[in-house]
Amino acid sequence: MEKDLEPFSTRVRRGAVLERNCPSREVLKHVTSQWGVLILIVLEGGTHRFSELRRKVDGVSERMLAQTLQWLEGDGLVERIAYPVVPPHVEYSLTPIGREAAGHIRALADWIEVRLPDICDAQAARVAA
Amino acid sequence: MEKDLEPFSTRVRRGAVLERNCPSREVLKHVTSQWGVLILIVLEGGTHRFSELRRKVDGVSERMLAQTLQWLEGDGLVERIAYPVVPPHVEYSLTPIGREAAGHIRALADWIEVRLPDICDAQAARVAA
DNA sequence: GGCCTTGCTTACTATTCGTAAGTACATACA
DNA sequence: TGTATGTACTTACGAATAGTAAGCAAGGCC
Repeated sequence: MEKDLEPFSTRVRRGAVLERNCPSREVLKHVTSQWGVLILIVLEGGTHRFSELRRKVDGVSERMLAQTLQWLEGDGLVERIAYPVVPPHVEYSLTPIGREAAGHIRALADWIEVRLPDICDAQAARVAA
Repeated sequence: MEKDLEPFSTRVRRGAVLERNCPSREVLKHVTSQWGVLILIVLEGGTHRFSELRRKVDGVSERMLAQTLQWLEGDGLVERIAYPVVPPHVEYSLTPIGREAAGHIRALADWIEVRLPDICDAQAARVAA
């Protein structure tokens, strides 16, 4: 029985992220991408315009911001509303499932910030050794 | 006041992942990296040898497995024990903080697997529109 | 001697990413 | 009237990163 011939529903039901072709791998990639993480955290704080996100997510390029927002929109985690005005006005916000995802991501980010001293100690200890 | 001159401790205390030079960004990058996520999930299930990880984390190359394990070890999340035998025998396991990180990651992965049908529906709806 | 094993490392290539510039208007200001 | 500014992107191109495949060390087995 080859993996590729296995019915979609089976893979979904089993929910096997560890498997190469599992569709959850893609979603995981979008959500945990370098900028996806930060965008979700910011959007958890409310609706933002493109340029507001660009300013808040320090270091993101317009290219990657646009691309990552398209991924997240494609996965149904982010909603995009464009007002047909000039100059353009576009608002991004989280969908209900987007809010769930953002909750998990923020929990992880918060944890890292809390544990950062421990992690830095570990890094320093390794350098010393 | 320039960001780069701001004392390290201040940035740490504030724990600002959104800032470009915050050290938590690096850790976040390692933990949420494509293979970091899956490695943490597997290691949560217990100690594994290099080749066992390679088999369980479907699709990872030896190059990226080694590199990601080194990141996680450097951050103090993974412990590496090498037995001086031939052929080599190396065991990887989670440290206490590694176990905490893995818990958050697995919560996210589990959530994605549960929500995958909804996400796929959202994707399909967009394609139709 | 030749081959097998494990846990890497090292070249080389493919993919992705960051940087900078361009676009289409409208408004502000000189 | 002309120039500058702001928005939300897209596009080209060089740089960084990831994937592929091969190599390596050193002992055991036949």
